[in-house]
Amino acid sequence: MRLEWIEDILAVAENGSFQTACEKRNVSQPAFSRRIRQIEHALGTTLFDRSTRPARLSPHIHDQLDRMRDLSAGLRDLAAALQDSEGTRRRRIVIASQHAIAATSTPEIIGSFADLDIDTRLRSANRDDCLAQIMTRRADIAFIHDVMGAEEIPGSDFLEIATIGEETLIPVYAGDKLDVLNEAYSHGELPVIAYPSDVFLGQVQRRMIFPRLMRVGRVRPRLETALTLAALEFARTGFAIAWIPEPLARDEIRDGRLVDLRATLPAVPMTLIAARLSDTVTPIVSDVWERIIASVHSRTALAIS
Amino acid sequence: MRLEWIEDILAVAENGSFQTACEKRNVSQPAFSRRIRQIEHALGTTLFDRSTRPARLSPHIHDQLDRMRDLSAGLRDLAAALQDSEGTRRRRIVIASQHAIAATSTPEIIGSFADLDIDTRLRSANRDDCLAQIMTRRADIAFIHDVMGAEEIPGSDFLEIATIGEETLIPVYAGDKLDVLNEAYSHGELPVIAYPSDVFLGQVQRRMIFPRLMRVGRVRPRLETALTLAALEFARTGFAIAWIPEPLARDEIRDGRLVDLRATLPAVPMTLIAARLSDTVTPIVSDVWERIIASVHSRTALAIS
DNA sequence: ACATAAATATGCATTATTTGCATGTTAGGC
DNA sequence: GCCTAACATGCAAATAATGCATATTTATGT
Repeated sequence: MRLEWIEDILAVAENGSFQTACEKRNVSQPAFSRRIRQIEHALGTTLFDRSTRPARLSPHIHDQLDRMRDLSAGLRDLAAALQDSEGTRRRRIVIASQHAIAATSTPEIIGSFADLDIDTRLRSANRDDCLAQIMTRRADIAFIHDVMGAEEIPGSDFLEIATIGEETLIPVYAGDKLDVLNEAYSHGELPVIAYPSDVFLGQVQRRMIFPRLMRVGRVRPRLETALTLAALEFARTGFAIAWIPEPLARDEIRDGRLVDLRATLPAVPMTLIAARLSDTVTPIVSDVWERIIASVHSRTALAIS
Repeated sequence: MRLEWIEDILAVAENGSFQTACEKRNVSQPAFSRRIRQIEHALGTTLFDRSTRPARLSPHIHDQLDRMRDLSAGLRDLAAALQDSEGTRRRRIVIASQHAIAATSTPEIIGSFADLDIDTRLRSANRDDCLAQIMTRRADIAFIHDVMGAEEIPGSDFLEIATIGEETLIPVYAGDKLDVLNEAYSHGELPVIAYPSDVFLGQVQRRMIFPRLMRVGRVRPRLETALTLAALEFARTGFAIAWIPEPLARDEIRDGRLVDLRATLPAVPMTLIAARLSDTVTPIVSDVWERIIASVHSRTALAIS
């Protein structure tokens, strides 16, 4: 098992084909094809379904993508840590951000302390993993979503928590396929993309969205994925309704490619939370934390004026 | 970065020399020597100090051993998970055991449910990591040490906890080097192996052992390591006094290679704790849990009779 | 149905990497 | 100083991986 293997698999999963993946990996197509074959042979499993073009991820591999991203980041961090000799203690901070937030607000938040010249590592994981990385000191600050009425954040006795923003989870669907949706709706059916019940957004769906949906029509989960970006893609193609943090869908709603269905279907306001351990606060983490809090205040001031 | 690299490094760290590591890795000594060189070159760092024989871990690498063990286990788990096709849901359980416990009581505890024919994965980590693996559902049951008067177990609101045994942390030293120790002691000095302050045993030392030691003599930490097995090794060579869970040193005390210094220096009784998440209890975890509890009771009964 | 393009696989020769055996060098103990 | 154990290096052979050229197959448009 090698970091290279993981990166090869992720490259195909994220680029959608062997062809584009091999370009990204700077390997010729035949060598890449053979590489994937060799990895499959070494692991004793089929990673991709080649009966279609482009090849598709085998269904059982999909569930392991987050784990692979996590391990890949861990291996890179290990290499960096091993290279850090005793004498070169770098100014570094590790941020663990929920996937959906990593694609929306995190870049801007990180920008608020970029001038501090701190080596910043961003890890994208699901909510539980972000918190675990804080608890185990593998990350310094986490960005996660929270919802009113949800369970208390696990481990919150040991964490310092700050609210740094708001994002609404909104229902979206393809702008040019509304007739399909209305057809289903006229049969009393609502095709939806479900998030898995063991991730936060899945729990939000099951507690706060689906019960309210049932008053509108019969909820028909057509797909389950933990990836908001994948859910967004399926909504865009008119496959089913997806609940997406609003900033992620903003551009496509503006373009008309997606329609915001908030007028009809339930949306959930979420707060954006920053978390860090209460104890062992290093100067670097303190500096960054202050900056993050300050950036919330300055953004709030701008919104008012 | 490869799993193989991590395993090579760990093999040297745990076996104490290139020579024994290469045997364990089924590679000839020259090839292994070259391999470590190549890994060092690829990583851009010196992993081992070869100016002594046997070679010794470079100090800055030592801090990364736990991380390497964790990643190594994660990579093996990933390979296994990838191989698990959708149709072959295996009966599996993951146990996260504190390093010191993994070497003492865990094999016997696992033996108590071996007949259940459950694919059991054992991961050895430091105490915080064991708990984190439970919190993040990467492990089902954790075995950790606890001490009277210590801080509450982190996350215990979410955990079901059971006391399953007792192990005493005892001071030991080389049986044939007592004159060296007495010499130091006559100068009012006690050379000790310290555990790092960020691991549980280090905290126990600093709170419950060193304050009491100071009434006896001046504590001189000669080495710091998180590995009880390494501490045991240094005690055996007469380098300094080490505090070791008693079962780990039992054989060598019986042999006379080590001396149990409890009569003079403080020992700390620890309890052996099993922990699991309170919610989402699967039948497999329940079965195993019951077995573990039952095995405590049957062991207690034997001790009485 | 046919043609075309895109995507993946295979043959072949070349290059790169890794290995074990034999041997050299050096630390550590007596 | 001598001897042994432990790590390093030379050499040749074996194994692994690559790119180019070509083959095969899916998907799409006409």
